[in-house]
Amino acid sequence: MGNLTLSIDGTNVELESGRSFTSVLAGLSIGNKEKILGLYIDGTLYDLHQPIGTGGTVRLVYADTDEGLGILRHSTSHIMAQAVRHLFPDVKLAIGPSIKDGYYYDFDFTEPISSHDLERIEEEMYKIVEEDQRFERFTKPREEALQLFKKENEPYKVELIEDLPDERELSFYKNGDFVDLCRGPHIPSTGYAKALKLLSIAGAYWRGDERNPMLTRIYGTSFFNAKPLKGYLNRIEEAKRRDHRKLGKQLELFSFHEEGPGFAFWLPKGMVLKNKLMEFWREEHEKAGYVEVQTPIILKKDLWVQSGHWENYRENMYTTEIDGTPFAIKPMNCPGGMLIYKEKIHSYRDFPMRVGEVGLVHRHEKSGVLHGLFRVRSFTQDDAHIFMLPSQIKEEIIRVIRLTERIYSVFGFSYHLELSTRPDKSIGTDEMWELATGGLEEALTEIGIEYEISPKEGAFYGPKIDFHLEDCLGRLHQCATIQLDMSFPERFDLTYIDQDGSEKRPVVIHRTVLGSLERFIGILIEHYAGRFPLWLAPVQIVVLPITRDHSEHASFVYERLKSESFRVELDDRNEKLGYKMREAEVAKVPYIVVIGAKEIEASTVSVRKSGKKDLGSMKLDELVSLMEDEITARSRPDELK
RNA sequence: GCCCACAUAGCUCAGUCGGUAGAGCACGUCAUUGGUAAUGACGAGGUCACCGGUUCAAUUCCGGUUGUGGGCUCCA
Repeated sequence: MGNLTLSIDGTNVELESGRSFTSVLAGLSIGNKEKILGLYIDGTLYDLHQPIGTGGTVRLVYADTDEGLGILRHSTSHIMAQAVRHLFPDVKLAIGPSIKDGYYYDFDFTEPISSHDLERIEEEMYKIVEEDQRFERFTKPREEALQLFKKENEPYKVELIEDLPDERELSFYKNGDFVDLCRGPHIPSTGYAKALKLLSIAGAYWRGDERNPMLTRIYGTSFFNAKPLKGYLNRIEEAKRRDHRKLGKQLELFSFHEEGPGFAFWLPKGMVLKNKLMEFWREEHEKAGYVEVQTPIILKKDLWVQSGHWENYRENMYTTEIDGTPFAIKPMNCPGGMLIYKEKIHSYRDFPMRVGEVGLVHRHEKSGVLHGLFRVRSFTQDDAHIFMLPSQIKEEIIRVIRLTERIYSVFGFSYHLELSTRPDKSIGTDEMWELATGGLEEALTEIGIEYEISPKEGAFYGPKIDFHLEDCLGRLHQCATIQLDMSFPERFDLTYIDQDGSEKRPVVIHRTVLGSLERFIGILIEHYAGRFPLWLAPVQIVVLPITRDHSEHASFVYERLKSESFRVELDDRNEKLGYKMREAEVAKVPYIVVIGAKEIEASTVSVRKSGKKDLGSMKLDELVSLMEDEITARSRPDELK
């Protein structure tokens, strides 16, 4: 048995082949040894108890890193499965990976369980943690492993092994009385999982395919100690507090009704948000050289057959009939836009033609996926189609990216980009797809912006670049999308007359910036926690007289503010100041003005900025110009002093 | 669509191990004229989501429907 050489931080350490890293750890002069969970040797991950067979350069994995947390959570999923097995001996095991903020494990229970069972599973888990069981790794030949799981009646494990490549070594991990097929690595022992919490229970199809059996998935999270767990649970609470469905009701922005599942009703205050947002959108698009059109919501089925929607998007479309002829309700604006283009002959000189359409589209979503404003069946898309020469592709895509960046910057979002490639269900030739995908890539490279690739996620008619917005809680939402389309021009026989007098095909970009107005507003509500910037706030200012004696003057102030086009309310109800003040604060009105004897005497108003910032007294004119500046600049609350 | 859970006053929620229900806020009336996050009293308001079944009796138990919530390919 020969010696191996491990290079750790430039120092060489000798290790006998087949021994684990633990055997040399004691002799090493490095700090934080108790936080080491595993190690990479030339890129291969080992846990501490695993026999090591090759030497190389070592990178240690510590507990207080994302990688370390991932290992912990994966191990915690084993602990959960073990606890579940103790309580429900007949359960069959599927898979249990670590995910972004925790882990899950999928089970096939003989009897359904409910969220009430989570508590006792968690108790059982803590027992296992207290026993501080060692995670031990071993391997088995394929046949033996298959026999084992067949004997133990674990059909999902059998299927997993059968799908693994023949040459793959099958590793197992054992802790206490629990053994699971597992690639590893794991924490050295169960005692490392000091802080854990089961979060929810849900159904999940085996391997995510709805044709497969529905399993029961239990979600949980874990940390190395209690403090970050508490922080994580607080973050969940904060997210609940900001939930747009809750705030939307509380602030009277929109509502949903049983009579229209997935269809939002916009209330007067929500309409202000919608309209102000569109006002801003139109300003920016006009500056960027767009014109605007509007096409009908219902169009003949034949059109959707021609566009390919009937074949590729049928299951998401609502249909109807007019005078015996089948019609469909538009799920997208493009076919209508194509008809407008075809209405006259175009010259290459017309290009690029940037044609916007703020269109109401309807898409059938499965009942189970509806979610507030984020996932609806009817939404307003801030669409546009850009008709152009193939040579203008790169330039136009760059312009769209720049426009999107400009609009997003006003809201203070951060975001990342994704390039989605050809899906399985699609129209067009391979050549078109390559050309189109290449065009998008080229634009991204030229602009020097980072992006990820998401394979097979493109639209059926072309590849796309998506903007994923990150809200202040770090959650991602897809909004803007830029899709390059070389199929519709073909299908709709779009042409232009080129310089040499010949007829040619234009290229089309489909793009949105906000994506869905509904979803975007949902994100805004959560991003601002309902405390909107002044330019968007449904009510910008409320005037509070202290007593009835001050009502007349308050009414004068109110009229003046109204004449300056502010969205202002006068609250001269017969209530105490504190009461009305509280109500204005709860309604998150940005400015609160108090009128009493002192203010009437000095011809001033007493101004309070929502969020307890008392600005003191000032002349009404001062307040007007202060607010005007804030609105014109479209300042965000976090930009103000 | 599928799995699990939930549905009680305008809102947020109690409650009934089967005998037709309660609080706070909001709303109305009255009193109070109060200086920066809730003045007090009184009052009105509910076929306990809908449709069936079991029962002397169902808001409660059972089944169905509708809606809502958490999820449904991040490779053992």
